[in-house]
Amino acid sequence: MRKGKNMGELDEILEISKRRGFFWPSFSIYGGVAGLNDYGPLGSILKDRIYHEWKRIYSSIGGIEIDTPSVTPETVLKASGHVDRFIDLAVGCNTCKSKFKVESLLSDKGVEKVPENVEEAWNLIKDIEIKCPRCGGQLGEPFEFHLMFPIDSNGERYYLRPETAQGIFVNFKLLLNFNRGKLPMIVYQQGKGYRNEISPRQGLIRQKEFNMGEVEVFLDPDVNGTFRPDSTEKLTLLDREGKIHRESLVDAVNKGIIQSEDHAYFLQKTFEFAVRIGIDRERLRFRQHRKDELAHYSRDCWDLEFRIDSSWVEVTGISDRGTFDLGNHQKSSGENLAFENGRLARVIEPASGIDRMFMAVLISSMVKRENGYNNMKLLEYMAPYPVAVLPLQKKDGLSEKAKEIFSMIREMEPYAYYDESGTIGRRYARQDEIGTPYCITIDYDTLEKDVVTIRDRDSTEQITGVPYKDLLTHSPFLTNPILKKVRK
RNA sequence: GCAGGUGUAGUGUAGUCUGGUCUAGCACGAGAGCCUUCCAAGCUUUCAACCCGGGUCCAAAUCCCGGCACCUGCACCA
Repeated sequence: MRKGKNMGELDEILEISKRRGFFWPSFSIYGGVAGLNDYGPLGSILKDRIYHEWKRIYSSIGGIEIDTPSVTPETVLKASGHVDRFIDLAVGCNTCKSKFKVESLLSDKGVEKVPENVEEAWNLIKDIEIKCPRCGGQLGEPFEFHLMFPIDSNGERYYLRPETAQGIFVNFKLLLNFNRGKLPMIVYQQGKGYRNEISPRQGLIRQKEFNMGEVEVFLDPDVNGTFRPDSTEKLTLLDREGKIHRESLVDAVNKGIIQSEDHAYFLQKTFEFAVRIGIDRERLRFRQHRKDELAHYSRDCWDLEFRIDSSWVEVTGISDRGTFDLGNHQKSSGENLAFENGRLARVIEPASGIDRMFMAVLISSMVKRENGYNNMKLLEYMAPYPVAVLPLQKKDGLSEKAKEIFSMIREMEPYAYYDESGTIGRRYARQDEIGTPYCITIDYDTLEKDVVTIRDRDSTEQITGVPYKDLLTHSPFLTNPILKKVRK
């Protein structure tokens, strides 16, 4: 495969993904829609494996899962603050056509007021005589810019949820009951979120519809250190003042870089998750939000960021939402959402962008061999196809024997893959590019002695003479000690 | 959303300036077959594209207009 010159990591991943079936732009036969992408056959499997590992991590510390609708009534998102905060008033310059947020223009003039509607914004702009900050031209009439997708049905207004979190908050009472009234309570939800991005770009990085994995950790607000980090691995931490620290999470708490032990613990869990699915730890850092960039519901937030080429992309935000959401829903619904005696639980929220994690996994795994071919070094439990069965050649009954063995292997590993086309080298290369960790080759020894050859993806080394019946005694397939032997 | 650039098979590209020999070339890929006792080898053969819609013209991949998408920068990213 020839490559265009100066292809960035991102371009390269987009190219491989489309060609090999990880993901591609949606609706492309109609010209495509920016910010919407399809997962292909391999991507769908890999995405599932990412979710699977994520659930394992949070269920292993007692988390429980729920699944709530995307379509959300306006009252819920009004209470959560999204209806007011996710609609921006914007204004355009008549001369240079630049667009600005009214809110930021006002705050530049020292007016810390968020106008309620178009009229109020228009009057303020005229009163203060705000001009275009770029060219000094006359500003036009303000307009609303919706960052949520509205749905109107039978006179009722709904929105597609901008985060899955609200589905957890509104279920707090039922969940707490399920949890037999006890805190801490960890609830997680996977699902789609929707944001009307102004300029979606870069494949899966900024989309209008995206996969999220959100965890809401409910804590007693008066108890610190329900969860404590214990990792001594040094990580890169960029605090809100822009200062870079190289500290373990344990030390970061001791030195006050991270203000809460519970918060730090979920930074640790987040990092664990990222590394567990195969993201390169050297490309990760935590960055604390500045006060002025915090979301309306957040009082402190650390993002896990992943480096692509030379820029950093948020893959998970670990936010301290305090009692913001439960408080608002309690007020708005009239329901008592306290866990005891009128006290509201404090919430820590690790919210992962699964699509971005997915990209990070692919980018971390992609390596170029000396011969110029690609190798996708996915961890073996992450690879879409854990194993491929390949006859050395088609003739002399090798094909028939291989199919026979393949059907046995597929009994316990349904995602096993069979390929007999062309030459063996080409088939190895094909499997390398999609990250299949092991190939089982059926050769002439198989016909005579019922033994196969196992070939390891990363080293390309093989062990010969493995009785194939031994491969069939271990389920799940990848725990087979025979496979470990070839991988040192 | 703004400015600039770009849009040709599954992928990467040639051709576009200077309209006609382009029934659109090449490479990779994919399929069928041959060969081959282990790393995209070789041979035969097949598949598959001018982003969409208008216009100009005898004639449009090529020129013009509109739309859509992508890239880079700015803004946005709650």
